[in-house]
Amino acid sequence: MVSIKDVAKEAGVAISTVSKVLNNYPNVSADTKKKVYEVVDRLGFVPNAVAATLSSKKAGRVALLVKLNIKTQAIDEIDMQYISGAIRKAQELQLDVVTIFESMVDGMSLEEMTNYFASQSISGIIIYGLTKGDKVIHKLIDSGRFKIVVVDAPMVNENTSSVSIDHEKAQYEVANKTITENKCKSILYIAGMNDGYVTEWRLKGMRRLAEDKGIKLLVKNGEFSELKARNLTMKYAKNKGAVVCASDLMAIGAMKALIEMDIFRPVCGFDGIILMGYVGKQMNTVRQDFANVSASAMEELNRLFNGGVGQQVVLPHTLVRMKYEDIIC
Amino acid sequence: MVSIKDVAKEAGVAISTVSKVLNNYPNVSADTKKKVYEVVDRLGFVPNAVAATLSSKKAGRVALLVKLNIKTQAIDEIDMQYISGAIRKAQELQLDVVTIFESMVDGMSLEEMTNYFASQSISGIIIYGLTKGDKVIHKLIDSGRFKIVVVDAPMVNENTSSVSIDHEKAQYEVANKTITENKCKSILYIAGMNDGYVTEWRLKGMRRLAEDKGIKLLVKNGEFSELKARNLTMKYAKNKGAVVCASDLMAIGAMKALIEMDIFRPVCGFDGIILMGYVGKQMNTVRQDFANVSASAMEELNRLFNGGVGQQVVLPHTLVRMKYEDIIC
DNA sequence: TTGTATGCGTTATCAG
DNA sequence: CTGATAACGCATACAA
Repeated sequence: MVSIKDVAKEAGVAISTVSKVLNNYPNVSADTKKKVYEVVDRLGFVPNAVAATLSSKKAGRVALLVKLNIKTQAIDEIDMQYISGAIRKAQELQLDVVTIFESMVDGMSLEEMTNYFASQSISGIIIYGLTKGDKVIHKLIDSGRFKIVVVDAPMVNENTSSVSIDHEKAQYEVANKTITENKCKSILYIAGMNDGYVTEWRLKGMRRLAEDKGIKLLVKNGEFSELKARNLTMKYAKNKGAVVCASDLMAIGAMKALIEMDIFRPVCGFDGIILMGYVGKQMNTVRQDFANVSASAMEELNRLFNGGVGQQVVLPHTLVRMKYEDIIC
Repeated sequence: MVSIKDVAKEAGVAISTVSKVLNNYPNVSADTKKKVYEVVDRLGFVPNAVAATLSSKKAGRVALLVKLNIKTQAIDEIDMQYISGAIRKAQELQLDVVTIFESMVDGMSLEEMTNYFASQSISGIIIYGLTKGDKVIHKLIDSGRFKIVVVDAPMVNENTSSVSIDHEKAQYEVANKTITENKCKSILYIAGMNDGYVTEWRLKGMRRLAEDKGIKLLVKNGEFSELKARNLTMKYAKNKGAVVCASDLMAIGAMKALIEMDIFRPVCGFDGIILMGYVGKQMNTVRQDFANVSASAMEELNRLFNGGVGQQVVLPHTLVRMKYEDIIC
C-alpha cells in the first residue's frame, strides 16, 4: 500500500508537510502544495481513513442507528432510502459511516452503549425513528458525549439537532385535501404508535383540522400495523366520511378492508412509499423524500462536528397521489 | 475512553497480556485470564476496533458492495435484507462492516478501486448482483488482492467464493409446478438482463424443462423491468399457456397486463418478495432467504480470512405462493 | 507464562 | 513555512 511516507519521500518533503497539504492547512507554500499533489496523483495515494480516525481527535466517524422493522418488511423501502441518502452525503463530506441496527445495542446500559460507540471511534450518530420508550438512547442524547442528529424526534440541545418535515402541517394538509375533495363531514383517524413523536405531531394536525372545519373526528390507535388498520376500518369506518391513516401501510390495510366491505370511503396515507402504487387504488398521501431527509441529517451532523450548535431543521414535503402508472419502470 | 492500558493497570498486568487474553491466545494462565476478564467487565471495556484493524495485519474489515437499483425501488427489500443479514452475522463474527454502493466506485480503474478499498483497511468484500459487464470488478476479483465472496455469480478461485441458491433448479421447479397445475403446453418466458449470471442459469433451467416436457418455449428479454414485462405480455402472451418470469417484479407487470387484457394465464415469478402479496392475485414463486444468503456469504468470507480456500456454496430455496393474508401484520 | 518494545498510517504540537 | 516527533489504541515478535 502506498502510504503518506512514500509520498513524502518521493516529493522530498516531510510527512507532516504532506499531511498539511492534504488537510488544507493554511501555512503551506503554493509551491510545495503543487509538488505534493503531483506526487499524490502519480502514485494514486489515498489516505488511510482508519489511521486518520485513530490519530485525529476531531470527529469523523458516523453511526447510523436504524430501527429495522422485522415484521413489516414493506417498510424496508424507507430504511433503505435513509441509509443510502446518508451514505451518499457522507462520502461527499468525507465522513466514514457504519450502519448499526438497533437490535445490536438493545438492552445495553448507557455505559455499555457509550463504550460500544466509542470503541468504534464513533463521534456522531444519526438516529432514525426514535420513540419515547427508548430510555437509554434518550440518556445517550442527554449525556452530550456524542454529536447526534435525530430524525423525526424533537430533541435539540448543544450537541443535538433534529431533522424532519412538518408532520403536523403535512397531516393537516393531506387530510384536508381528502375531505375537501369528497365533502366529508366526519373522519376515522387511524393513528400510529402511542410512543412515537410523529404520531403525536400528526394527531395534533388532525385535531386542528377537525376544529378548523368543524368535523367529527374519531381517533383510533393503529400502531402502524396494516392488520390493525384493517380491523379498525371494518369496525368503525362504516358511519364515517373518510379514513385518514398515519401511514401508507395502514392506508393500504384500510383500503383493502373497505373493498372487502364493499363500501367506498376516501382513504389517505402518509409517507409516499412506492408500495402505494401497487395496491390498485389511488390515494392521497404525503411524500417525504427520505433520502433527502437523511442527507440533510448528515449535513447537520457535519455542521455540529464543525462547532455548530444544535438546532431544529424542518424540511419540505409534498402532497401526491400514487398510482401504478407513475411507479412502474 | 477506557482503553486497554486502563485495564492493564487496573488488573496489574501488562498491556500485551490483556491483548492476549482478549484474543484467546493459548499461553495465558487461567488465573490472569479471570483477573483480566473481571476488570474488563467492571470497567465496561470494549476494544477499539479502529486501532485493532490498524495494528493487526490480519483481515477484519469487510465491505458490502451493493448495487442500488435507483429506479425500481421495490427491489430495496432485497438489498435491505442482504445488508441486514450480513451485518448481523458480521457482528457475531466480530467483523467490522462498511456498506458501499456501487455508484461510489463507478468509473474507477482497477488501481483506483484497489486503493479505495485499501485506504479503508478493507480486506474482504462481498459483492451482490455482479454482472458480466462489471469489468473492473472482475479484474479486482482476479487480482487476488482481497478476499471476496460473490453472491449470485460463479467466480471461484483461491481467494474468491461464490454463494447462491441453485437458480437453474429453482427456475425449473417453479415453472414446472405452474405448468403442471395448469396443464400448459407452451410458455412465454420473460428473462432478465442479458449480462446477468442468474439470467443465464434460470434460462438454462427453462430450456431443460421445455425439453424434458416437450413444450414450446418463447424466450423474451424483460431486463428485470416491470414495464418491459408488461409490454411483452401484451404482445406475446395471448397464444401461450403460461407466463414464466425471471423476477417477481416482472411477474407483477405481466399479471397486471393480463388483467387488462382480460385473459387468464398462470404467471409465476422468482424471489419471493413481500410485494408479491400486495398485488391481489396469488402466484407461484421461488423464495430465497436473502438475509440468510447474505449471512452465509459473510461466514464464507470469514472462512477465507482464516485461511480457507475459495469454494462454491449452494443454498436451499423453497417454492411458495404469496398471498396477502400471509404477509399482512 | 508474562512483559518490553516496536510498528500500523495518520494527525498535531512544537521547534526551527 | 517546514520538519522532527510524540501520540492514537492495539497487536505481536521477542526477550525475560
